[in-house]
Amino acid sequence: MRDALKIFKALADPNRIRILKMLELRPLCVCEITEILNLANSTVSKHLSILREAELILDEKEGKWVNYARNSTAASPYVRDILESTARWLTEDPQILADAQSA
Amino acid sequence: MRDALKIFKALADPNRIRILKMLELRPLCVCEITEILNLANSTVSKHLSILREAELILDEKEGKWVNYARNSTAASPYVRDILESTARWLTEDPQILADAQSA
DNA sequence: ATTATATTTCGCCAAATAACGAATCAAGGG
DNA sequence: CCCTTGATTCGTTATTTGGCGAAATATAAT
Repeated sequence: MRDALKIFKALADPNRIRILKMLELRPLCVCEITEILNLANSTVSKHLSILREAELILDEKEGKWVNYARNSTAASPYVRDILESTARWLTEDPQILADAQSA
Repeated sequence: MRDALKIFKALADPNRIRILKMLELRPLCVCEITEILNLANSTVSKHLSILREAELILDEKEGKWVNYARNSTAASPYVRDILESTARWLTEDPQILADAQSA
């Protein structure tokens, strides 16, 4: 239950949905995501940690940057289900499309 | 985005997940769900309205009772995806199993 | 009509959450 | 070594959310 709940809580915020959808295009560093969302970097960092705690995304350090990517091959079937589903979702959403343009 | 967000927010609460899982067994009235969750009826009514607003469940009036059921044939593909996924989830969860026993 | 049962709505309070800026930590570049 | 850039952590604040009980609504039974 804890795991499932964490996943749903992680996605119960529009900015975190936007982040997850952005990462369908390619991995992004915190500063790129911050630029697109137009939020304080501390806020974005928090959002990313929530998505990471839910195992929806992975972080990889690369020099000065931290790149975040979808955790497509997650051990958790819950995560895999959700990533598969959400990849089909919001394909026509204006905000999501605009974010993809910016990224 | 609004629809997707509503669905995730609806499931970002353990009691609402329990309700959705209970309804996999059969439709239940508010008083049965209240009994199982052991919460104030006003609280349960609120939870049900949130799930209903997300179109995850349907309500049908039957005499004095209101029966709630999973909206398996929802128009929204988001809802159908989530109901399909969550039906596979939490099959071994002690709380969910206990709820099914009580129902 | 009155009572009883089922449900919803309303107002209130406590806890959780999203946002920010400031401070801190990490890694490179001069 | 210092400075810059990227990221995280911390403290604070405003808003949202989940819970309750009381009141209102609806339907059935007496």
